[in-house]
Amino acid sequence: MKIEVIDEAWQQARRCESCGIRELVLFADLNKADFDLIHHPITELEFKTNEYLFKAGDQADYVYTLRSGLIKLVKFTDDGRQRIVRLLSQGDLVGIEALDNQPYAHYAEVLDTALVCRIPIVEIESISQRSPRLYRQLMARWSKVAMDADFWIEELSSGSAQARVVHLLLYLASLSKKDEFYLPSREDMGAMLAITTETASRIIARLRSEGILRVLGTNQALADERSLRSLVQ
Amino acid sequence: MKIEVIDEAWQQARRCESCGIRELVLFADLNKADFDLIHHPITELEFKTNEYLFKAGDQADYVYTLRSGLIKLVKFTDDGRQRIVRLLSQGDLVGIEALDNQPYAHYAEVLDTALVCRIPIVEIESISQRSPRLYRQLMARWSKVAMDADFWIEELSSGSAQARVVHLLLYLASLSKKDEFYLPSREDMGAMLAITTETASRIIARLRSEGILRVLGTNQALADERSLRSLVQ
DNA sequence: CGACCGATTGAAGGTCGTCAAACTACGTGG
DNA sequence: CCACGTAGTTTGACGACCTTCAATCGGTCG
Repeated sequence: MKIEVIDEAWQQARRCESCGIRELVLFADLNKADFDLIHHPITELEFKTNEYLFKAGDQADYVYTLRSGLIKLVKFTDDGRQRIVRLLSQGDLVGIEALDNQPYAHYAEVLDTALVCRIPIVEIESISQRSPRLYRQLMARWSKVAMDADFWIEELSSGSAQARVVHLLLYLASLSKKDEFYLPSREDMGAMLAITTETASRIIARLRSEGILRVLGTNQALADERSLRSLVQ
Repeated sequence: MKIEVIDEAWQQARRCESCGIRELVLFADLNKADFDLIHHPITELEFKTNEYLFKAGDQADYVYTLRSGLIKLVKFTDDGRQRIVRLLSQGDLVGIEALDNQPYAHYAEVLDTALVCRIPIVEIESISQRSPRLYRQLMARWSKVAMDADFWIEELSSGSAQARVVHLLLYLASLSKKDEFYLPSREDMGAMLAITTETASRIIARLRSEGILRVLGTNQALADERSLRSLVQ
């Protein structure tokens, strides 16, 4: 039994070590001894567009490392309207509030096919007490949440509708490794920027007519970032 | 020398133990053994209105537990405008990003006389590795930052100008232990809600004329919370 | 082909920002 | 003690921007 457990840990370590984005994930710099502390399985999962990982209020037993894809965190208001309060991309932790034994605070819906590693909370608690490496990783993740929130408030919730849209496009472009980037539905853009669907649509249409933005397939676009920047500076 | 250090730890423990808001602060449930790990002094400081604790970019060697008072976290935009991205009140950590070895991310200015305990970062790092109690406290603080940010986005950066002002007033009232609460300058209200000073002023004036809000002395007010709530439903 | 969903466009009206002026509170100095 | 200056608040007028409501367009799926 003991041997089996250690063996599992070893398997886990092997898998995590060979992780393609090792340097980005929560377990980035754990060593063999750290992995030995893992007793529950870490599962790799794929969620497709429009699927969700959890909804607000759900009991939070797992935190998810996002290996690839794009996820929106949504708050619903009493009157049914929705507000997107954050976007998560490669390397982010989905459901990080689970670390505080809180139920999930958002509806986490996939915008672009998400590959995640599902990590049981109990593992984090035990390992972080023994590994300064995981402790530092946790601080870094939380710190990024705070910085992302600041950005959301400062750049995406202030200024004119056009400035918000432009900041959002620049942000989405920065998340992408390719030239083209994810272009949200106009409704989602509205929910991110606290503007209406129509206003978002009008601004996108204008940017297209000015040749600054090119809409490709479904939810993909190309932009002249230099021109975009000149619009908000 | 060794004895002196231990003695200092003991002194520190004594002081923290007798802290009037012990249950609220970062070191809430540390025990004697935990305090023995503290080698650098924790200093109690008072900052008066308009003074600041640090500015964005400063090297962050300390985190501050806010014992009483009110602090605004400000981001300055390129064109000199400012956006207030959070308010901190009793029990909050000021400069929490220091835990991630980041320079301070905001200009932290006092709105209402602030009593703080200044804690060297090095202490947190060493203690959190040995004390699950501090670890849990840290998770709770970070988690609150995320929840506060969500609130800021959902309630204070969405909807009509009046709805934002009302949400702000209800929030400020909830922070106060008395009936009267802190009423920010119209300029600060604007910077919190992404509206202009004039719009903030007009809405406050209207609420006063409707008898829902009474302005007392400097930056103090009373409100009929029931009426306020009915305005935003 | 028809139904449906999202995006786009138009027209009208309201909210909010801008610019400017008047007012108030408060502290300083005569 | 009062006059005055300053900084913040209030108020007004006007215009721009954004929302609202509605209609149309375009693509996709049954």
